[in-house]
Amino acid sequence: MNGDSDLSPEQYRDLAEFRRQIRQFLHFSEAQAKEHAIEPQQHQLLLAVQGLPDGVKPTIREIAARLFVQHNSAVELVNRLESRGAIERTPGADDRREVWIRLTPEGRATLRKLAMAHRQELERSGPELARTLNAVLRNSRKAGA
Amino acid sequence: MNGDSDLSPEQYRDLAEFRRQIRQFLHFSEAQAKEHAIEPQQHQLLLAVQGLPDGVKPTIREIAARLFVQHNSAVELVNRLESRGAIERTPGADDRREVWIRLTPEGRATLRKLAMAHRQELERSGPELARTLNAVLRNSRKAGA
DNA sequence: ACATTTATATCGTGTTACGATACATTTTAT
DNA sequence: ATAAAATGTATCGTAACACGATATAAATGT
Repeated sequence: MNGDSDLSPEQYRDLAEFRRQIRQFLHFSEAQAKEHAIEPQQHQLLLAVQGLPDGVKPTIREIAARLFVQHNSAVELVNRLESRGAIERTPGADDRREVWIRLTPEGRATLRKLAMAHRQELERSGPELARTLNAVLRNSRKAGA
Repeated sequence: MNGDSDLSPEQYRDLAEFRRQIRQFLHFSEAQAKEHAIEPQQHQLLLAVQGLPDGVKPTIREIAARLFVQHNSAVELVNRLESRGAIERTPGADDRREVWIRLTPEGRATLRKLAMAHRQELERSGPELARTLNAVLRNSRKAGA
């Protein structure tokens, strides 16, 4: 755990392999999204809204925080999703500055197909990803070597 | 495992949480890269080269495959990294069409700092990511509900 | 009532990945 | 040995995307 020590070649390989597997998953995800005629980020937004924990309001700002993007980027995504018919905007009931996002039946159908494909892909690639992550963490602890 | 069945709300939440954690990690990674005055994708390329398995040639094409980008995108990344002084191009010894990529001492120093920061972040967030991934896989198997 | 804060929206800009294309080197077919 | 095909890298123009700056609207505090 010495801040000056370098990592071993094995540690670089583990990190690189971890990132490669993440990229592979994201690459799969982007390809799937495009096959279903939707942009990857738009898919992310649909999933983020549908998978919101109970009691969390589906506002633009909330979604932006969960996507780790600026709020104006989330607005743009919502614009494109709305014109596609995948979501609907509703003014907030309590606070009329807010805009609540809801998936339309079409949006839900698209997301359902994508979610099932992703679940299947994770069944395939998930265990290996978990192993690689464990390798990174394992080597982490015996660092300074 | 019925292909027509929808996912349960819990499964959507697990998937959404998994993606959120991946985005969080990538967000951290991008912020770190920029703090070290390098673009995120350039960092990825450095790690991919340094973490190459033994016996794999560090050519443009190989790197492009590992980054899941087109070869011309890799060429552009290499251009920018070269002008930054982080890598060097060397014509292939056997096949002079190839270009081999090597990290300069500056490139290695930058990567070293980033790799250590990432290792530390994964120590913090990795276990939770592993748990969430397991939740997705667990729920995967008892699907059709 | 008025200033401040909060939430969403719009506009202009820079970066990046991509497709199409070009060029050089190696391999294959004749 | 030479032409044709294949392979590896490079360049150029284009489109998508996120961001900063700015604007508008509603709520809150004094």
